[in-house]
Amino acid sequence: MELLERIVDYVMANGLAELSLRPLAEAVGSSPRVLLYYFESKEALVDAVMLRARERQRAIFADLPRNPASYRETVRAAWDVMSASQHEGVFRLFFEVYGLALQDTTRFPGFLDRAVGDWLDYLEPSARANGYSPDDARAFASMMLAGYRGFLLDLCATRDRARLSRAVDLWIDALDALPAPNGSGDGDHACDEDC
Amino acid sequence: MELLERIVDYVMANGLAELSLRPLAEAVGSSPRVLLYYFESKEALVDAVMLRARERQRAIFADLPRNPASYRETVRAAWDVMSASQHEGVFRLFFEVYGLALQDTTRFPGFLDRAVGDWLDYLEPSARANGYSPDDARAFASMMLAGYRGFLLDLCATRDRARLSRAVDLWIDALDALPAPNGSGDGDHACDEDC
DNA sequence: GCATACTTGTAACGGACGTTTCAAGTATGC
DNA sequence: GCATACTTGAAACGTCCGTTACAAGTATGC
Repeated sequence: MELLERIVDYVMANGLAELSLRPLAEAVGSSPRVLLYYFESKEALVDAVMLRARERQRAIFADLPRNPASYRETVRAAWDVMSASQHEGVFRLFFEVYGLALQDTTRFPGFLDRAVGDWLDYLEPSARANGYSPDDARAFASMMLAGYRGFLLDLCATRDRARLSRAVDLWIDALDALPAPNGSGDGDHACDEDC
Repeated sequence: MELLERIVDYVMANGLAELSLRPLAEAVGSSPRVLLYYFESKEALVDAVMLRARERQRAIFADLPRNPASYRETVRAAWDVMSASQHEGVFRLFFEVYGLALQDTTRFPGFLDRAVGDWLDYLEPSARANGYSPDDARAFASMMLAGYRGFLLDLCATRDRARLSRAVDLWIDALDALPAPNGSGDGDHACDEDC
């Protein structure tokens, strides 16, 4: 339904916190009556928007190279994709909902668990493959996630790509300098592929 | 005014997004009429709450050791203070407002600039003192800020202190392994004091 | 063409919101 | 005691909200 796409665009431009049916309907060329006819209720509409926004977020990461040559290039490529200006709306909405979910735990059930857990599950196998024990791999994935989130949070607020690009480079240097787990690596960087 | 303290407590427990005068008044043992009498308007009341919350946030960091022995201990001490459970409400409110400010740029004027700029200004001198050029120091400070913010964001969502404590340790290891700028250091860690 | 189902516009509902009106209460200074 | 200023309670104002009732419009199958 292309109507939903227009709604998602509007929500990304105007936020969820003060979303209201009448202005939304006018913006997407519809009416409150029709929106409720198709989505049953505002809450169900918001659910549909969140689902669609999540798909958009996943599509961003689908463009990432699968088995890059080096760790260095992986993180750099990930940041270049995430920080692209056309994706800003996705992350801005993500952080807005994150903040709302922190205070109202019943409004977006499971959102926070997924927001962290899904990405840890995504990052953890790479750490495992590079010699980290299960617990250490979880911790390593948590550190990676914290970095990405922190940089994105800053980017959404300041849009200062130049400064953050250098900061990410510094971060990569630090990760690169991290000794391999179990003393099994060459100490040059933490992993060679797929992380 | 102790009334304001009770209001801040209530806002930290219930969030800002759906704050409404009647439930707030009842919770703090007052009335909407009185709240508006003292604060002029809801908007001014929220401003007062934010100002007070900012003071509470600053008070948290005032407890940090001033000139710690090592970088390692500095970051660790900072995390131990920030992650203390009694401070959770401050950061939860911070991230909620951060998210709201991302979507509604007129509602909390200057908040985002301060949320990033103030902390960069706080972190940057340490990086300068350790040999970073002005631009590199800004980037280094940005990386530090991103890490802290990312870890706090995760902590607010999951409260998983054990996992995050290990993640912070890994992060510190990475920072420690970072070669000193300009090749002027010993390569063991990035700085020795006050950063 | 007609019956049927799907879709929409208009207008209103009840409720919550921030704010205001007005009057009563309460302290303070003389 | 009285005038004055500060503080509060009760109730209502106008507005916006999500939602619904109802009727009119429009497509589809026969």
